[in-house]
Amino acid sequence: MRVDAWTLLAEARRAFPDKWHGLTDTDTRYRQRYVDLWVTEEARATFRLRSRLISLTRRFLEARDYVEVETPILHPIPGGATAQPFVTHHNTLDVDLYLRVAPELYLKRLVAGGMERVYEIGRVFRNEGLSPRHNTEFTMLELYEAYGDYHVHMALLEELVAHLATELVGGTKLTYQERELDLTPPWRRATMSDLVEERIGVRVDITTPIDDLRSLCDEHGVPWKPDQGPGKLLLELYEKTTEASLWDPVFVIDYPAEVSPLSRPHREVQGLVERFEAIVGGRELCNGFSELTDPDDQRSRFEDQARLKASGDAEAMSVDHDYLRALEYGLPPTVGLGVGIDRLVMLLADQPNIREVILFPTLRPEVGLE
RNA sequence: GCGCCUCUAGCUCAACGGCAGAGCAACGGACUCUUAAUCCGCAGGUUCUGGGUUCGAAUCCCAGGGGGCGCACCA
Repeated sequence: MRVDAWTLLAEARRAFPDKWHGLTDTDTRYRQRYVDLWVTEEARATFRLRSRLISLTRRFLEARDYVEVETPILHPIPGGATAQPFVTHHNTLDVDLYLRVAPELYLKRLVAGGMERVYEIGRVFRNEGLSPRHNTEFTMLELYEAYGDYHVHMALLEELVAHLATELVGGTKLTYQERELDLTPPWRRATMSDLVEERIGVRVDITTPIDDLRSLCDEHGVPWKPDQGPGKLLLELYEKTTEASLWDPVFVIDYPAEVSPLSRPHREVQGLVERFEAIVGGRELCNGFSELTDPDDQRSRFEDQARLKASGDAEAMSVDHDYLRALEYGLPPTVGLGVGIDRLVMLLADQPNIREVILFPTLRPEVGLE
């Protein structure tokens, strides 16, 4: 080798980690991603996969005539999900604003305005606990389609996930955390009641007397409160006894209306709504439903939520009068779906922790760094 | 918020009540052989912090801090 000339492009004033062992301290990896990306090939691969996944998702939806939109992140009224929002303040307007917990209500305003297929991929913020599956801010894909019902979006979602798996990991049969997982459509559809029955061996549904539900909760160590109705108890039973035991993809369908303030009533069963969640690898991947389009029904559901909020439920929604006004102009039958992009990336990148798929995850601020 | 585990050189780790060490990286030199590993040399520490026990603490105890996992909350 013969050097004719050389120029110093950048100076490394700090020593890099061990070339062979790399970084094992996850705290350092997450705080100093600029070092992690240098030394951890797996991290580079994960974030490349994430980028491709989002790109493929856009192309998939655009091929189906979905239009990408951007809606406000600062909301005057938090809504669209039952979750605690962050509060901030606008100085000039002198009003409190909330970081969005979901884009849902704005996207449905757009459908009411004649945009029949819309989607948004964006950050939402929830002021709640952190875990290997929860980050304070995370990326949600939400999409809405006029003239469809929840069956339409179940089919779309399983097709999207199968497409992404094929493109990104070479097929729909994969291994997640050393366990086989088959994403090949069609996925099973099963009602919440049926799944709980399979698990605990007792038939429960929305008509089960509340005392029976309460004693079942006691029997399975599920805490309950006197003000919780049968729908809430059914959901609690499902979540505590059944959800984590589901592994291969399943659409859990037909949720209690009581816990679904934005969903359309079930076409056949009183007290239920046409809602579904996809559980994959024991984890919720998406949440969707035929949308509630009746402004009177929506108003009374909002009022129920507002009562919960007044009695101390920090996650309950408020009445959004402008949204009700939009419904009064007429929202066609519509289906909507929200997908946790981070969790989808975890699944396809075979990562067990959400922090592995977010470049700069939320951490306690570092002290003593000056 | 509660419980369990964890924190030693830039990084990966040892020392587990008796003088804080190694490998890699860095730095100086030799070598001109790329796909972790050449050789010689040199340097590197508030053992997370503060107390306590002890003749003696990285090691045992208490409190605090950071992180991980579980529970709770949630997606």
